[in-house]
Amino acid sequence: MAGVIKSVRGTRDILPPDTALWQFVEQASRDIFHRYAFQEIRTPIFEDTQLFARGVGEETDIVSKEMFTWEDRARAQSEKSQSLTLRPENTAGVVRAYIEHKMGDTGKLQKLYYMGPQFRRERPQKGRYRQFYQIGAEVLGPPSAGSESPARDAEIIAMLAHLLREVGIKEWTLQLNSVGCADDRVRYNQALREALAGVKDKMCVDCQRRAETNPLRVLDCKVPEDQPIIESLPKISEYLDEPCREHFNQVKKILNHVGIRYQVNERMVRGLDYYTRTTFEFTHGGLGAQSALLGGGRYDGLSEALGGPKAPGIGFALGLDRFVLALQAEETVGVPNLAPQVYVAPLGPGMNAEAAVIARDLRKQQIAAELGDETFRAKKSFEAAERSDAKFILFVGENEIASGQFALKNVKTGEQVSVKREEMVLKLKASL
RNA sequence: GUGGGUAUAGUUCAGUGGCAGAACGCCAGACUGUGGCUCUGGAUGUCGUGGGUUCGACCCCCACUACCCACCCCA
Repeated sequence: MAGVIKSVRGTRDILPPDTALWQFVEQASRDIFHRYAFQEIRTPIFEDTQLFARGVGEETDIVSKEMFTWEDRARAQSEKSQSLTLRPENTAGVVRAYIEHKMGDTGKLQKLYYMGPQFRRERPQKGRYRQFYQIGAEVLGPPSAGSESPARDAEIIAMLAHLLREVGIKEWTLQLNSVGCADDRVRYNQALREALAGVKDKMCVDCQRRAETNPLRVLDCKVPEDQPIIESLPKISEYLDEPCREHFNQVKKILNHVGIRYQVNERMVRGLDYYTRTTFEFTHGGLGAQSALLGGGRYDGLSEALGGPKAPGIGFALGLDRFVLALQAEETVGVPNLAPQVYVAPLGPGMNAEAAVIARDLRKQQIAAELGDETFRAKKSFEAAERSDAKFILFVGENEIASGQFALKNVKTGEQVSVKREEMVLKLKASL
């Protein structure tokens, strides 16, 4: 007998009753998305490695060191093997599908949502897994369809605030920024480098490194001593060109108008290369270091980077693992009760068959029924009923079958009524 | 990838270089078709895995793995 096989690093099983919470979030998300006219898209879990290299960015941590990539063997001598990768995020896949199916040629705005597992080879910790789950949505399309409009940015952010309210998460803050277009960022990076050259010696070792490798990351530093220096650095807002500045102003104006509170955080830098203009992040306390509950932004050049037509867009991804953690921290959520409504308890030899008929009829009438076993004695049936969280217990014994009168007992209160076979469903529905 | 911590029953956790423990939970009986209380009895287990030190290791040492926390990064 070999050893027990265990789940691998960074993966985990989601068990009941937690799965009920997951379904609750998934269902609430679908409901909201449909109200905002989004429809579901499902893309493959693995893709050509090049999709992520070009889409997410060769230099990002995700692509450079966190992807699960393998070489798929060639089918024939003449064929080359292909490098495949488990998707580390879903936006690139959605944009690829958009291009591949010429969805832009419909002339309409595409509003797509997805939910599913993503994979990054990171060191696991609270709220961070190697297989993790994201729910996300994307709005994209040809500029003629209005895809570039700040109205889209504001709409998607408003939708998220709506979703958070709907599921009962209250303790969030919205951070908003604009990282401008590609040219703006080049100029800003240059300015940062120059500004840091004089002061980086006074900063923490991490920042000294970042000043060389990725100056934007310096803005993210949390070391208290570095804060005055960071405050004195040039701001991204000073490097936005006029169209980007105006676009950002419009987004803020609409958000103000619909009453969504946000903090402009010029130090919020996001790690995917495709982001342009609006970026945002919803954070939640109680998530430890992984406070980012969901994040997103605009990606006006992504389609072209993947060889597609001009198709500006904006989207977000929500970390479902973290979202559920946040939900549990809020304590006030109304998770739907998935327990059976009635426990059907056969009593005595031959009663399994009778109970099966009754359970079948209840289930046909939309009543969730759990079924016991005729070898259980009455006491054990009660205990099983209580364990199943069923609200009622219904005994099926010889007496009941003979008389057509069934004892229906409220498990919690002990209150018991006698119901006729044909009144059972009505009675149950009335009291559930 | 880096640093710190943890790993003992189903769960939460004690524990000692010399027989493996508690609480809760679980099973059975007292109690043949009406539970929750009580009483009595029972089973909990490769002490994370693999090496080493030792007469003897759950305990000390080493390695590995997993989880937790933080860095990093991101959702």
